[in-house]
Amino acid sequence: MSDQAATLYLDNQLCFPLYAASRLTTKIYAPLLKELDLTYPQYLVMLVLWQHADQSVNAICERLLLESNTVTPLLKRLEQKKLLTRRRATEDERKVMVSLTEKGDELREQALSIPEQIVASFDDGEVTEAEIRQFQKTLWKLVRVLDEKVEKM
Amino acid sequence: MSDQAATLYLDNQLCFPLYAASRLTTKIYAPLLKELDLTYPQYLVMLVLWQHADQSVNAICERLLLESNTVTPLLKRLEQKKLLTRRRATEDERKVMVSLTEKGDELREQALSIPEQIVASFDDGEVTEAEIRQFQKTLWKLVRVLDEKVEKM
DNA sequence: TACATTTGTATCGCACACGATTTAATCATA
DNA sequence: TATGATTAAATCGTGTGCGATACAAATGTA
Repeated sequence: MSDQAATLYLDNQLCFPLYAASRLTTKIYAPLLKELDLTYPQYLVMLVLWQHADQSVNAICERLLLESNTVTPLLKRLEQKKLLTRRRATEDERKVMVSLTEKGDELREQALSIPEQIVASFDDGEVTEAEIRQFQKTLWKLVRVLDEKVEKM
Repeated sequence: MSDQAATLYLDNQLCFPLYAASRLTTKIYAPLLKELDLTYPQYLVMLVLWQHADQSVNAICERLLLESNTVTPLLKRLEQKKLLTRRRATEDERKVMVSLTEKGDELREQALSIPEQIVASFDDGEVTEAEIRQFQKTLWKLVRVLDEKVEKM
């Protein structure tokens, strides 16, 4: 068995566990988000809007590292749920500005308890808090490095 | 600004960077996999089959932590590409056994160089190899913890 | 001022993911 | 050996992601 062959094993990959961890965390969120009638990507959009009330579609895309062809349908569904409104900017008619409705703003209250419930899921004695902190640090570094690479593609 | 409010920021989340890193790595793979005419999930299935030649659908699902309603269509597409065959097991007709075709086996040769090309993308001076090793260790631990939680849901 | 280029958003098509459900085969056990 | 429970895989519907493309508004430039 050559070293090169071994690199084709799932266990040695970095990308597979990233992919798996991402899907699994989404599943952990699902029942909590169901109470807010949100999917995980929809929740991410709301997070962005709760932090910065009035933004262009482009700004949301950049924060979430998503393309407009993904975000536009997301926004339309959230608009249908009356959580936000979309309107063309007057100063630059190419831009579409997204704003929270009162209902969207109020939903924030219900979301406040979610992070701690998620953290409780991650913490189970096997993984220490210090390890998680270091992990998070590397993870963000990785996201920045990868994003830069992808931008240049 | 309360501490609880701050937990709703993207930057403080663990799940968002996991989600972003997963998507970004998939994008990094895309051009390499395009030469093999594979998507990333299809590549994962092939990885599993290159390691264990003859498996049931269920075994593949378990290794990839995916459900049969995701894997079945994947397998059908790979079957259309003549990379594998599916047949009911004779000893238990509920099971569908998946085997590589000669073409599927040969594709492995073309895939051998992919891991090192990916590793090169990750490594850019900012993230050390030791840091990545530790990161990978925690990541796998996390996957196991999360998988266990999700199984119990 | 013409006109090519860039930018911001949206449309379309394809391929996942996954919850809910269905179908068929096997198992368990009375 | 009947039959209810379990298991393996597939089907269906909804919601992402994203490449390719379209289109209109804004910008750059001769």
